[in-house]
Amino acid sequence: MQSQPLTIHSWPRAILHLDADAFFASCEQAINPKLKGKPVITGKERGIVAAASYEAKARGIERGMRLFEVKKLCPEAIMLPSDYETYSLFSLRMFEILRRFSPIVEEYSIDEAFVDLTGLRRSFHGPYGLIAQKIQETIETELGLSVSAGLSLTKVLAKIGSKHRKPHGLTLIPGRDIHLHLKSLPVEKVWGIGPNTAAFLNKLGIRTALEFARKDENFIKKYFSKPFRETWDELNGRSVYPVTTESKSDYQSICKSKTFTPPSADKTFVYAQLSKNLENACIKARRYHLAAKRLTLFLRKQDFRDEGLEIRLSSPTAYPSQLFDALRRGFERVWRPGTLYRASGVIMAGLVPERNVQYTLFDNVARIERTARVYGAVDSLSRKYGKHTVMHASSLPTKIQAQHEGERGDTPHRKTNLFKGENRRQRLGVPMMDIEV
DNA sequence: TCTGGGGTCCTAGGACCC
DNA sequence: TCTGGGGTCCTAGGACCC
Repeated sequence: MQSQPLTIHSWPRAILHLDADAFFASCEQAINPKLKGKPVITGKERGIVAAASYEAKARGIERGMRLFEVKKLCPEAIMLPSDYETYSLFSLRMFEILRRFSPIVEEYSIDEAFVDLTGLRRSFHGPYGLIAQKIQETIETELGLSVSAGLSLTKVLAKIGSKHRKPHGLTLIPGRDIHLHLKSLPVEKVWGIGPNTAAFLNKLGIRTALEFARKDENFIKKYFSKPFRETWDELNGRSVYPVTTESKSDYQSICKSKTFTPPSADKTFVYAQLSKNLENACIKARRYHLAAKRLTLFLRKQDFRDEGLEIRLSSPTAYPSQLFDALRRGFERVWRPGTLYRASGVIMAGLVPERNVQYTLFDNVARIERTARVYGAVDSLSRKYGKHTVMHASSLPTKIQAQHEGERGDTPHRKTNLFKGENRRQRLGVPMMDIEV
């Protein structure tokens, strides 16, 4: 690609995508200057590389790699457990910086954001490319993090731009250059096109993003559903995905699951894990003032197949004490003695706002209100002294196990991480069970 | 790419109601 | 007693994202 001019005319929209480089590892280097310039990796607690600094990548270390391979490849590598609390703080500060430049900032993930710069050239006395540069510089000087950026007419194109050159790249894709960037880009590299659709496109003889973009509307309508028609529009520079500023306040479902190493056939232990997943899911639901109408539990076997059960609740709730009985009964149905399980999990779905929860004639209102008060107290203790200060007795065996392993083991990890690997979650026909709670 | 722990949206089909 | 056609809600399942 030839060098890019920073001045570009005719931008119907100017959308910037920012992607922090080796985010977790860079945060570690930013808070501990001794780590700068050294091969740093995070993910120690799971035994695989979650993020690798560029110094580590230069030694051939890749995401997903096993720790023993890392040791072979690069014995001096510094391996750290992931510290999500810290990364979340860096993330927050990065978003704050972005909002100094434009009010329209989308917090897309812990280390990515979209910013709508449309119309801001005048107030910054400079072209969009310069605003983007200024943003990169500010993040670097204030946070010590390097970010890569892409600027274009749509979100899909901006994403292609930010991936184009890393680390610390800035790629502008003005309308007249779109074809140059799509020409040699395999379709599966486009945001929104996964392995399945890529295979289908290949079968139709389409291999590059440009070949896809150049197909006419009739062809697209004939073969593709809405999400892919939108991707097609975006690739052609027609913006259909707005940069959305609302922060997450609502959920369709809440899922908590955890892999245990090594896999286990110990019924008490596996149930304790499940029980704790349920507590975590309920804590999150209560934080957002939501109650679930359905609860799914699943056990993942060593072959990565899940077996589970969906429970329809007679009234929505986010209180473990109202769910343990159902969980136990469901667990008894799913559990197979002698089977080694590698993970368990829980999904709360059919979420409704807490105040919409209707009591029926038969509910014991006094008891429900007492439950609410107890959990209100539990939640405030947790906020003060850390999660799981108070936990249900059925979840205790997880603590005991963690002590055995002589590690913190138990740290509940939040939200996002940054893996791009395939994940195939086979949900093998989950049977349904109705339970009165 | 043998494997985290989270999420989202879309579509089709059936139930139910007028 | 015979008959449209529509609308809405819900669910299952697929595909995708970081």
